[in-house]
Amino acid sequence: MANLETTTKTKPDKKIRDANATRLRILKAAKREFSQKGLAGARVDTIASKAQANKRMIYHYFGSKEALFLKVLEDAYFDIRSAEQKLDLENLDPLEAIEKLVLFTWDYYLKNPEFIRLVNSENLHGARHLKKSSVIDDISQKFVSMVGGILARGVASGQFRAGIDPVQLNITIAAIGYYYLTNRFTGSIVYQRNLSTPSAYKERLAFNVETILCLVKP
Amino acid sequence: MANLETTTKTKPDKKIRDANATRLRILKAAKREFSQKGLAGARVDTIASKAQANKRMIYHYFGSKEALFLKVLEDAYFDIRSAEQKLDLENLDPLEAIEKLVLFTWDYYLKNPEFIRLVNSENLHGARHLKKSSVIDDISQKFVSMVGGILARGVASGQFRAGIDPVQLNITIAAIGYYYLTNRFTGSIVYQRNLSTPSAYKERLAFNVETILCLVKP
DNA sequence: TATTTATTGCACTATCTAGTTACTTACTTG
DNA sequence: CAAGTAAGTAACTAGATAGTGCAATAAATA
Repeated sequence: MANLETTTKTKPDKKIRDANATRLRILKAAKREFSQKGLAGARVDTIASKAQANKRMIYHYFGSKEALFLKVLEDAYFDIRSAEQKLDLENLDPLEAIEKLVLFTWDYYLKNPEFIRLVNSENLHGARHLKKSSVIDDISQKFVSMVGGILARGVASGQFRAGIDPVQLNITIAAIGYYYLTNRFTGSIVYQRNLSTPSAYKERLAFNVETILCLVKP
Repeated sequence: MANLETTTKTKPDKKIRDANATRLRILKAAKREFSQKGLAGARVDTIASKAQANKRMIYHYFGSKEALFLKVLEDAYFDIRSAEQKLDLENLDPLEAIEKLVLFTWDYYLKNPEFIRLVNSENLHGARHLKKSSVIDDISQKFVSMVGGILARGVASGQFRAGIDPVQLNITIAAIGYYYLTNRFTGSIVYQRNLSTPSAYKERLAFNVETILCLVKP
């Protein structure tokens, strides 16, 4: 009961201002909301509230719901490509490098479930946001040529068979992890087996490693 | 200018009633709308208009937007499983049977783009609609045991190696086609190559067949 | 033919939603 | 420290949006 408009005018917790922190809180909340509900299902008001920011700030910093979505998406791609770069696969034995890539890809998807959901949303819309983006090109190119390099080294050493397209291999490595994780909900019903348990994950990862190794070996 | 409330009261093209036809038109329109825009992005008014039906009919026949979505989804699953049954894989050489399944799966996804989009939408929502469905269980079980049968025959004949889990194999066959097709929009940007051309499709399918054959062979 | 039942249409509501207007408050800089 | 600028707020708008109440009309049935 104290402190309610008393004569001793207490300062109403003077709010500090931090543009960058607010921006980051919005981005974080938006990532959650967009990944959980998709672009159409996401609510700007919810993002604002979860970010503990005023909705006006979203429009101030990002312009529109769709522009915010693009920024979230760009950040997500930037993050996974950065993580891949850090693997330093160029300096590993080709066979180890490929295996490490399969493990990493699975692990990244599992620990960053927002990523695959955001990518799904973007593909639902024919990638029309990412098409307008300039950020993506550079980071992607490095990645593809890196896998190409591993394949070439493996062929030279006789560990891999020749003629494998690095893009198709990349897509396949992504596919076998990505599909399992995005579709494990309907999958658990269709296959009448809980695909979301730790042991199911472990099993799937082992199968994926085997699939890719079978594919690249001579 | 004729016929506008003239004295000769012309019958306003007596509309025939066909409950079943209307139901089907709604389902068809809903399938399109839900697959294109997702559950949240789809508009009930748009479905009604595209079905040339009154919105009231949607609620009369299906109860709610979500119930309509479930019905569309059930029909989609029913359709793909029926098509699979017709392949008659049990009576083929195991190697041919697996190859035919890979070809069929790819072809079905390519020619029925609504299917993968609907499944994506449902997984975005943790399969909460399909969980309530009783239709799915029966048709799925048959399918899994069929692939299990092919694997067993292949192992017995020495064409396949032992110890492959039919569920994991199924998931992988689906994954390498499904992922490519749903994600070809962002994929075309990331890999800087148009993944949606007929020749790109052809290439991918060949790679997929190879991937699965490498995996099952001893 | 009379009565009931199923199908259809219209107009309506209550609520939600992206985006905005007009303002206040804190921080920065000359 | 004055004045301008950047950060933040609240209340609002205009248009959607899922879902309904009720009457009208066609088909089925008695």
